[in-house]
Amino acid sequence: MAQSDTVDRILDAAEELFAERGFSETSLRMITSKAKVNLAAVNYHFGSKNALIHAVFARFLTPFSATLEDAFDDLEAKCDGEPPTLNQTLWALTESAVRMPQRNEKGISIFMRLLGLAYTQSQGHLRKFLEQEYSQPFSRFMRLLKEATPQLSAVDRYWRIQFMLGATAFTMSSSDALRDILQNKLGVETTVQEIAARLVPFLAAGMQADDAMLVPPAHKTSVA
Amino acid sequence: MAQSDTVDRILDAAEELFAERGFSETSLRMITSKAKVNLAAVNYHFGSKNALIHAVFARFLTPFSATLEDAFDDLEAKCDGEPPTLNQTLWALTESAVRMPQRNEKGISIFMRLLGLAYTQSQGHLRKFLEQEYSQPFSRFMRLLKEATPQLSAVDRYWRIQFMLGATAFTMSSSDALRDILQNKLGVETTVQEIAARLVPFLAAGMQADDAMLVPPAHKTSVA
DNA sequence: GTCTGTTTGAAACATACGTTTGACCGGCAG
DNA sequence: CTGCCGGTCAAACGTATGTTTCAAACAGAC
Repeated sequence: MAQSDTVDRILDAAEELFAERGFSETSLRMITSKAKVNLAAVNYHFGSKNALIHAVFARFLTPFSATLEDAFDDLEAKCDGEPPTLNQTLWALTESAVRMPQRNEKGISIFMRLLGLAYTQSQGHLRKFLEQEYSQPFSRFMRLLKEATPQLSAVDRYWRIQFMLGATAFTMSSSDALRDILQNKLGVETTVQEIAARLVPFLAAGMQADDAMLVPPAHKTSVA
Repeated sequence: MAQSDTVDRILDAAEELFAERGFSETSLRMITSKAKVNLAAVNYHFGSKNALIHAVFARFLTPFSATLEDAFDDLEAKCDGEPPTLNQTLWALTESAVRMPQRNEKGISIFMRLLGLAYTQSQGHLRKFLEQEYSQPFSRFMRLLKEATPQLSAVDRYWRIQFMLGATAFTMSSSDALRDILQNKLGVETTVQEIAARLVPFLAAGMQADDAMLVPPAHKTSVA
């Protein structure tokens, strides 16, 4: 047992269960019994369930945000003054995510699902935690997006970023289920990397959709 | 009190609270106290909390799926043999949603958020309920999408539909919060209809992204 | 008015939750 | 050996949940 792998066992079990079931739907007793540790260990090592949730995110997000900053550094250095393109920016992000050292084969998709849940489940404490801990790489990404789409108005860009976020979080958050369905229906195997490779062009195309298309059709009973 | 508006008061309160806080995070006591009815009324009229959740969805979804079928009928009649375009299909969907008779001004966005939650929160019973109750309009929509994008392979189309679903569910599920942020940061008011008007072109563009873009960049440490 | 079936009301039910407690163990400094 | 201290453990704490109970209130038919 070395010094105490209890902490890591709790984090592993919590990460997996949170991703499967959500935060409120996962009890400490589920976590501790899956981790094969005593119930009190969570409160002893982390203080509270909320603090455990934060720790699960921090374990992934802290090294990831460092990796991401490096990727952005490389990208901006390579572009040498010119703002990186939208495709380059999106790829820098997904490459950073995919290249993260992973504890097991489902590492990335588990964490994508957690991020999706963090946005969806109205856990106020989590949003606050994420915003104040990782605001720097986030706003840097936003700045790159802005420079890559100068033709968009601020409002258009704002909404399209939300659309991108939604497509990504939602897809990745249920990527396991979606992969299974595809496997059963069409007999096709898919990796997270391949999903990302399909997602990025979709996002880029949507982000750069022609403004002329923004006009809704004639407002009759149905489409024009 | 007529015959019994208790049922409706419960449904109204439940709908709003579920949308605000999620299903597990909303207790029957919150619902009944907001609805100003007795706690036991929920179990008396609906049988269980899960059945109440189903009833909330059915109250909106049943008339909506009828409206949607009509819209698809109109669309296919108008196109007269030719398959409707992607834009037409997406607009038929959003128009149907927007035109639904609403109990209050936030009707649509509340319900969009509920649909998003239904997909996100792993409430097995809800997914099962929705799938078996509303499979018909869903598969019809899928067929229209297929006919509108014949150039896509089945696998490409499958994933891009997931991306669309994600962008829509995610955006709508947090549309209140997103509207508030936009209001504060840029001082812009937005309606659900306007969000839809921005979303549809984004989805259509992403759906029809050039296949050539599907190739990832050179697999070096960063982007090519 | 009386009866009958339906709806409400206050209270209790059993269960599950997050958290706290205090005893216990094992290694290590004195 | 003694004393300590970080860590583990079983058990209990108080609270909140979904559900059930049963008496009271109500409506409409006769």
